[in-house]
Amino acid sequence: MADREHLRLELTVDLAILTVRENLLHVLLIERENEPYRGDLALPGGFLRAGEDLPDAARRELSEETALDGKELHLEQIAVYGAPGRDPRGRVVSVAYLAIAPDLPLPSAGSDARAAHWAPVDKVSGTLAFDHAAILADAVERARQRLEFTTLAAAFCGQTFTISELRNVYEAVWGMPVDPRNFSRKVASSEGFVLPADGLRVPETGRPARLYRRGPAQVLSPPLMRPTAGS
Amino acid sequence: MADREHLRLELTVDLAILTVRENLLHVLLIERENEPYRGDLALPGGFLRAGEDLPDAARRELSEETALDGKELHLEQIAVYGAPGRDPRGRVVSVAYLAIAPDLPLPSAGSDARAAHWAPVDKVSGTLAFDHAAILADAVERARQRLEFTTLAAAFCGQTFTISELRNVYEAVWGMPVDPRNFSRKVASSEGFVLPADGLRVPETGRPARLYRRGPAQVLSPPLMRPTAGS
DNA sequence: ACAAAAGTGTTCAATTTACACCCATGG
DNA sequence: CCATGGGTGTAAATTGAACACTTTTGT
Repeated sequence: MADREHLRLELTVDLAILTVRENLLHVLLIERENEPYRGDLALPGGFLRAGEDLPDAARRELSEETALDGKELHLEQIAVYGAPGRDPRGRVVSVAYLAIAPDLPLPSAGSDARAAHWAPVDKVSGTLAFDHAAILADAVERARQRLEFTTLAAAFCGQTFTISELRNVYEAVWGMPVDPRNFSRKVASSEGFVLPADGLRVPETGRPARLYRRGPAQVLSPPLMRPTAGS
Repeated sequence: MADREHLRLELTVDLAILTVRENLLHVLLIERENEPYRGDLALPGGFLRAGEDLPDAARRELSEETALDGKELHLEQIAVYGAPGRDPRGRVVSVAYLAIAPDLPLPSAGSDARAAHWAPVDKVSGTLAFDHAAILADAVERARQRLEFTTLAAAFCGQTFTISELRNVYEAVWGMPVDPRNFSRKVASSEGFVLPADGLRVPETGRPARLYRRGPAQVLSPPLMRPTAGS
């Protein structure tokens, strides 16, 4: 077994960084400045380095692209994409990660010079490089599911947030309206989902809302189910 | 960019092939005949070949190890494991797949000469090569979840099966008792989960049971929830 | 006073759970 | 006729959806 005949390949880590802006789910895209797909839009990502673990590579790419402290953000592996023809440069396998960010003041303040910007997820299918449209679709579906069964929605919000803001996350990610009154009670009765914080947030019009911060719970039981489309 | 400096690595596909035998969840393990971990138990798997897609590699390994027609079996990607030190031979990244098989007459009738056998999943932790114990744990958790929300349980059964056999799958995978009477009604009222088949199956003692076969449905709505351990 | 959004209460239907009870077979 | 497991019925408890109503602010 001195000379191994099996395949050697390269591995990239690609990120689907999602946020909610103006009541719509957005994804961070970059414009590619190198071939292949030069000038096209793509998910941010890069090659794995020697000695680097996969989550570390994802956090490194995240901080390069967004100047966010990766330790604070939710980061979760989605899947591996390794079809032989997916990258014209050769055999490149991609590990896709889902990241959830609050609405950022500056989307592209990273050290990387590439133009990065937020795009609504339902406006970009078909325009992405490589198989990134499929990766994005899988990431969005994963996020939708995570909102049902975990407290991930709070990761879309800032340090403190109102119940309405949290509900806006659900409505944006699920793409459907959610009853404000039932939602409030479900969240409040979900042990450890949110904790009361000091202060109020004054909306443009109407009664000020109480502020909350993330609670310790990771899983939601019972889950917050979206109406199943299945008949 | 003529000479790329980034990491080149090798990629394996490892399989967690699960079945239910004698009311217990089992996994197919092989005894390693080469270094590293020679003589230890491990999940079956192998290196990705040139021009081969990941699911194809998983199906190839599956047929090599079990002599099962991979087209019939449920096969699903779990995750990628790529920590730098996980394989002493060098940088090897593993894509893990979950496979579900009915209880097979011969566990190791494959073309590969390695000794393969079924082992109960809760008796093998700590005895597996590489990080396969962690992979197996993730696969089992995925299977438990799939039983709640999909019709995957039927993949553990043969062509035809009784409701009791299906319930045994749930009890074995979840590791908890399920009420036979409520279970029957839930399955029967779940559109497309099972379809009636001809004939009866006579148990050792008691009334013969009707036979069913898999229905066309993939998702279960409403889901069959296991009592959450949370709270 | 009015509009708008926050938050609480209440009702009705659907679902889940627990368990009683009958059916069909072998010994 | 009895033990054993298959299968059906039903009532209580829980949960979820819909919506009326009150509270708190800015204008």
